[in-house]
Amino acid sequence: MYALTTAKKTLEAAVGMPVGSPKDATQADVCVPCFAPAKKEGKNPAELAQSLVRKTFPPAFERATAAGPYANYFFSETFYRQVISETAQPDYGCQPMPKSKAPYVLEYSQPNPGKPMHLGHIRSTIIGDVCANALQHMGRPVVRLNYLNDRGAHIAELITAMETFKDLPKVTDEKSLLAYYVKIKADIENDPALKEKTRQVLEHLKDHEKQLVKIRDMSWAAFQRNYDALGVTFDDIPFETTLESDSRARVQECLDKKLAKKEPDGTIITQLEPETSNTVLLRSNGTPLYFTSDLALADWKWAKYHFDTSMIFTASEQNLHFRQLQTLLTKLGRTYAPNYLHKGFGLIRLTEGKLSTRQGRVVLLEDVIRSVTEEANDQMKARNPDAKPEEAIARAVGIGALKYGVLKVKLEKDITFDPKTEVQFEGDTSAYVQYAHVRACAILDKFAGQAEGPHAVQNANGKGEKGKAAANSGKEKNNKKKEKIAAQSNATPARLSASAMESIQLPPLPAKLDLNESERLLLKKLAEFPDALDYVATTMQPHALCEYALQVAKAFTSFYAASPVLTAEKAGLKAQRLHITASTKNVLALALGVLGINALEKM
RNA sequence: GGGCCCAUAGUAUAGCCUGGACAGAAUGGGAGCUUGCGGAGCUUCAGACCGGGGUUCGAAUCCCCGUGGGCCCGCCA
Repeated sequence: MYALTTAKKTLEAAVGMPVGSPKDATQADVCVPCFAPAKKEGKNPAELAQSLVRKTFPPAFERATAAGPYANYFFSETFYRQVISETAQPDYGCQPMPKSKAPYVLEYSQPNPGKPMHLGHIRSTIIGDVCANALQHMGRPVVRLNYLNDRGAHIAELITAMETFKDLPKVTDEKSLLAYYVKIKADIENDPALKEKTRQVLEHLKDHEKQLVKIRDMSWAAFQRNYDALGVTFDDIPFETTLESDSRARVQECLDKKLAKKEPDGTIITQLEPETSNTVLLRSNGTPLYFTSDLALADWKWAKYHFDTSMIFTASEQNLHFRQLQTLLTKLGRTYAPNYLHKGFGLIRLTEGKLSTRQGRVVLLEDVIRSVTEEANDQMKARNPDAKPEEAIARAVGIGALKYGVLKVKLEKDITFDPKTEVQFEGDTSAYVQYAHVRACAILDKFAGQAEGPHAVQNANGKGEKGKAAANSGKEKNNKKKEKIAAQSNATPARLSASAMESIQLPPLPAKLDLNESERLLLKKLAEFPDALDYVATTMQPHALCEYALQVAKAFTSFYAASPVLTAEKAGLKAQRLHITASTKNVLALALGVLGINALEKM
């Protein structure tokens, strides 16, 4: 058990009351509000608090004071030592396995084959990815699933368009498909013949196998490029047409169990009232719908994975659809129904309105990715004109900012995306968190250089010193640091590789810690990582981890300003702060890792 | 007409599940900070709980009624 959990649980056991965290961290580390317990025992809350703090408390605390109706407790050196040690572990945040070894199946992204991925797909993609990362880091088995519906009406429309509109440019990639889609969507309403043709294609999709495969392959190649850029992966990517699931058998089962009925026109409709409203299972022409295939998909998932929990991430406009699905699964007697869950989130809209592929109002994901990378590159040039720009860093900063901007907003809220201002690099941003990590790395890196001995230091800083000397002779103060940084980043030997950074030997902690306020605040924040991770994994709300990462970064930059590490007055203090720096670097890297954001060592 | 969701400084956002000490950061605005481990930074000032009831010792948080906005309501996905 981690330090914070242990501290709270032992205190709870000692006082026999629920403990809380104070809003203001300077008041107390852990507090016991005495209002309710005092009322229950017919006592005065302030007196109860007084009597509590006179009781003995666990070793994680060093003192207790009563402040009115609150009993306030303060962490001891024992606690801080445990935090320093546990937060440096690469698997910090991992929790013991629960009884069930069944996997969590997370279904997300789900772009439509035949249509390009656009801005709207990013939310599902990265929310699902982050939740999967969080569960995985906690030690849970996870299946990342991307279900691609290539049997829907849009595919039939596309195939019809490809066979009808001979005057449009030849289909060569997924972008050229978009013109066909927009045109058929515009024409189909006023052209019954076209509509009928589309219906025929949908009903006999097997006869159009060649076009179907072409669409699928082109689309997947395009999707894969986006996933590569975003660093998102999947374990299982079922296409509906290749899924061995018979939707019609489910429809028959519903009819047999009186959960569906056939209307005079041939439509088959569910019977779910009064729990929820009804929906169509089979069109009057006998073709299945999205709902029908989702029903089959649920059984397919259960048969293949026997999941602990299945979670599907989509926009909240599909909330009713999934409520209906779960109700039907329950009524069909599927034992897994209570664990077949859906998480809806708000739309990403443009300043000019809702995204709509069929109306051609679409911001392609790859264009967004390119533009944020360019923006990050411009920022790097502006801030650090002399360093040579590095594409990999620009991508990490730009894509990090894009992800963070989307992830930090609570799921229920819509996001209005303004391409000009959406991606930020200052304040509550991924760049701020990445920058804190970079600074921690810089300290450890420099320390390792010093520790290698005088020769090593000379070699390592050779070019850096030259750059510094040149800067000192110059008049412009402001350029000094920039030149120094530029010189450092060009001097490849000056920076340790990631693997070398991992093996840095820190001096042992002193026998007695000497923690100032900034160090205490930082360590307390580091101790909260397992809770933050657990919150994300159990509620599937990644925004809490953005908030947490930001708080750690803030606590670290305050520590950085207030507490010199390498130039600390005493050797013991230096060792203590090196450990705190290393722990912070570890926690920041872990949090960024779960968020799918690259923890850079320089930027 | 019915259902679900949202409403917090100029802008944008956390806290709401599980009520508790002056509502937390950000950005923009004001004032400072660099002989120093990277200024994408630090310190500091001003600025907000949609309206009205109710429950409670105590409500941003729970309940009710409004107002404003979003989404959905059988053959799209």
